[in-house]
Amino acid sequence: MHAKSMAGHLIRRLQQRSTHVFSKHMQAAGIDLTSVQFAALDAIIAEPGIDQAGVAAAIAYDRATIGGVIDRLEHKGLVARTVAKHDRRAREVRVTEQGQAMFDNVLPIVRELQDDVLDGLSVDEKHQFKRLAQIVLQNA
Amino acid sequence: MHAKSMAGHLIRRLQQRSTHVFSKHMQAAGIDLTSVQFAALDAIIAEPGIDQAGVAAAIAYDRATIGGVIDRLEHKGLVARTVAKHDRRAREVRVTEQGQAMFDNVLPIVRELQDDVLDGLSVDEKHQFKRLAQIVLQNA
DNA sequence: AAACAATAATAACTATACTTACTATTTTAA
DNA sequence: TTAAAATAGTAAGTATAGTTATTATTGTTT
Repeated sequence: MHAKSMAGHLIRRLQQRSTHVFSKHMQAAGIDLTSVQFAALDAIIAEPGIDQAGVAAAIAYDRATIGGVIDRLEHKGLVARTVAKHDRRAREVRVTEQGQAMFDNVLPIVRELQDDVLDGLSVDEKHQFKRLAQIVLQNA
Repeated sequence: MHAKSMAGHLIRRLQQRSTHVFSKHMQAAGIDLTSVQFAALDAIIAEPGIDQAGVAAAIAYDRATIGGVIDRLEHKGLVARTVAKHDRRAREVRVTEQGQAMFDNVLPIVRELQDDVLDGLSVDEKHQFKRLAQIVLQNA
């Protein structure tokens, strides 16, 4: 089997396409937010006051990467960090008003763009694809 | 739809899993090679004397990224660069003896590990997954 | 309580991955 | 044939994505 037809190669190119579709849509809407930053924002809004390790666990990243992502979100004024009272090692993260507004603005665009990520597949095939992906990931 | 069930999120996690499986198998075999470096090596062996832009096109990367990847392959003594006679802008890339030996050593391991990447799926489902991925990518 | 292990975050380091800009060259076109 | 457009590679900058080590703090165990 040639490298180009291997699962790993196909997955890498799908990821490449996925991030490309995301950033294109964001750019078209004049929004400065990466897909990872959106995922982090989503996790922070889902659980206000979550700490960085919690965000990392929620969206399957390591703590070091999430630290950088939250740095950038904080720098943009979208989230705020506070030292946790019950554990001074931890930083509780919450969205700011601006962050919530950004999320509300971006969410419908992100939902819409999902369809483009798997462009070329029928509705049924898109469902199939996601089902298979979820099986693989559950098994991990 | 919640962010975690979106196609983009699933694809990102698959990519994460894929590279993790790759590096785990390489580590187990005591081999220092990333999946991207393997893909580049594969492309260079498939077309000896290919230039860097050719490698980038072959495995769907940008030139800057491939430049760094080939830097590292060269540093490890796996490939060699020469200025092309017909076009002094271009760098022709070829594997060294050591690079060919590395590839011969790694190829069977990489082939074997592909099965692990989609672990949890039946043979039929793995086929289905790859078929759907290829449709999406052809459409891009 | 003191010693120890465990945890949260950060720092430092490596490797992608991409964009824009720049240099050197080559090709195309006026 | 010379000016303009295109191309190959590199540089610089940003953003992941991960590993290992370190610091600060907390929990556990003697």
